[in-house]
Amino acid sequence: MPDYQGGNRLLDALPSSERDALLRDARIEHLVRRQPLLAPGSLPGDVSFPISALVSIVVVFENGETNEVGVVGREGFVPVEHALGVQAVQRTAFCQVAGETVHVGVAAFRAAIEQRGELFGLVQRSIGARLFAAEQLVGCNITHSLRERCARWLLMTRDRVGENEFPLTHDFLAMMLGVRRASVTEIAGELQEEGAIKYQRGLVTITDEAKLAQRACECYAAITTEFERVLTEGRRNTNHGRS
Amino acid sequence: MPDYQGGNRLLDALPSSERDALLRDARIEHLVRRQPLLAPGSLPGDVSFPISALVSIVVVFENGETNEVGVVGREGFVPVEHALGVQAVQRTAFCQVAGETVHVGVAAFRAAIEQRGELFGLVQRSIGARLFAAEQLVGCNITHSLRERCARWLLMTRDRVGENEFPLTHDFLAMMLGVRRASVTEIAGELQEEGAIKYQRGLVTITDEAKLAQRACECYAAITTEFERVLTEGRRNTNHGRS
DNA sequence: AGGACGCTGTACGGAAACGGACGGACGACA
DNA sequence: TGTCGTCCGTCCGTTTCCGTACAGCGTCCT
Repeated sequence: MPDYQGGNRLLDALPSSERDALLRDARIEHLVRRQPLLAPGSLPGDVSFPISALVSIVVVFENGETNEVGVVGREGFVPVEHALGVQAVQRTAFCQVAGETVHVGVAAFRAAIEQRGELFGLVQRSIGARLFAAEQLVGCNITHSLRERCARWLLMTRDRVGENEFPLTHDFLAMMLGVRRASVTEIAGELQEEGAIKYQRGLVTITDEAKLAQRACECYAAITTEFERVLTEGRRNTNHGRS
Repeated sequence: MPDYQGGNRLLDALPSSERDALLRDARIEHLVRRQPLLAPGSLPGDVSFPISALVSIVVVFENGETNEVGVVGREGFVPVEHALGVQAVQRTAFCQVAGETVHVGVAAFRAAIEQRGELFGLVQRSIGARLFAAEQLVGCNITHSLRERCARWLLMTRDRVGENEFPLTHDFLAMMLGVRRASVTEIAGELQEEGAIKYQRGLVTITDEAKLAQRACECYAAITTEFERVLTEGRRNTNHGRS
């Protein structure tokens, strides 16, 4: 593939030979906001490595309520099911912030994993981080206030898209956090009042990251640290080849 | 190992030759209530496959609040980190209901995985189910009432220990669900009133499973189904060997 | 028997967030 | 320039669960 210039941290951590092999028949796609990626029962033919796009993984309950349960940006890939040999995806996922992703065919992805090189270890550890994050959020949603979770969400999103400004409506954020739109409006108003963020009709800007981080719960740091650890943990440690 | 008679569903799904190899130097251990298994930063030397024991995985927040974020019984193993090549465990885990587990050394476990037989596929898919469950609980904790979550928890625990009766105090259940002890007492009183369960000083009995299931949220069925699917998905589908 | 401890029941005020609704403001588009 | 749809601010009564406290009751120990 000629036009991949880096951007996905998982891909960028690969030795170039391995990356070239994996990306031979890959292509870059532009995802638009709200574009669906996964639906329950589906089995997509591609594995996506976001570059600038942001993907939300949500659970849709019987009564129609929808909660975000995971988020994947340039630090990961989607769906993990293809790396775990699970035969059907049971979640819903869609593009939350428009941008580019690298699409790799399932066959190529699996073949590359079978090489047991860097990719295998990275993918495995990245799944570990995904699990860690999900578990953290299980506790977070029970223990931390909406205000804390709201700040955490904004920071996590910022990190993944790599921009301090991104499109976001109160309505959407409310859905992600599983709360009322009006509650988000209140909190967002406070955060704006305090100078941490700025709102303008569907566009947020993080104006004071440190201030926002103060208001976020510890889960932000925990999840960030874990992803960092997992992505930078060198090849030395992945003893998955021959023992 | 002479004395493993079956009981862990993961181990029991293995071809006997593979199981024998994995369990050559394994031993059965009895875990007592509250016995710690994992602590943040630790790296246990064994992988445990519960038979009758039940293991809780919890997150401990800075303020000391503790929430259960995962649970492992005879359908799984702990810690998943050893299967994912993650170098340090970041969670706390302990025995919640006393019972037996099969302990396998890390080296033997990794070597067995390297064989790329059934174990590898089962472990991978089981991690998929763990992730699915965690994600489900992220949404559950936001969306569903305490009453629903309480019923769900009791059923999930019942399934994993394989008994309708097990030791449990309101206090402990409150910690697991991340709520007040008094709230649990209220809900438990209702459920008892309705004939779904029975309480006697630290011992619960599920007297009417169907009734309890009615009162549980959909997450119970979702998680149960997913584990079932993943454990019974035949070898035919795990194309992880040579492609 | 007497006490200590652990477990359960209950009560009260308060905080957080809900459900639902209404109105205003901004921007796009005809 | 007017209109319409989207997005944001606010309000009110209600529910759920919290924090805290206290009292009763079983079990075990001495």
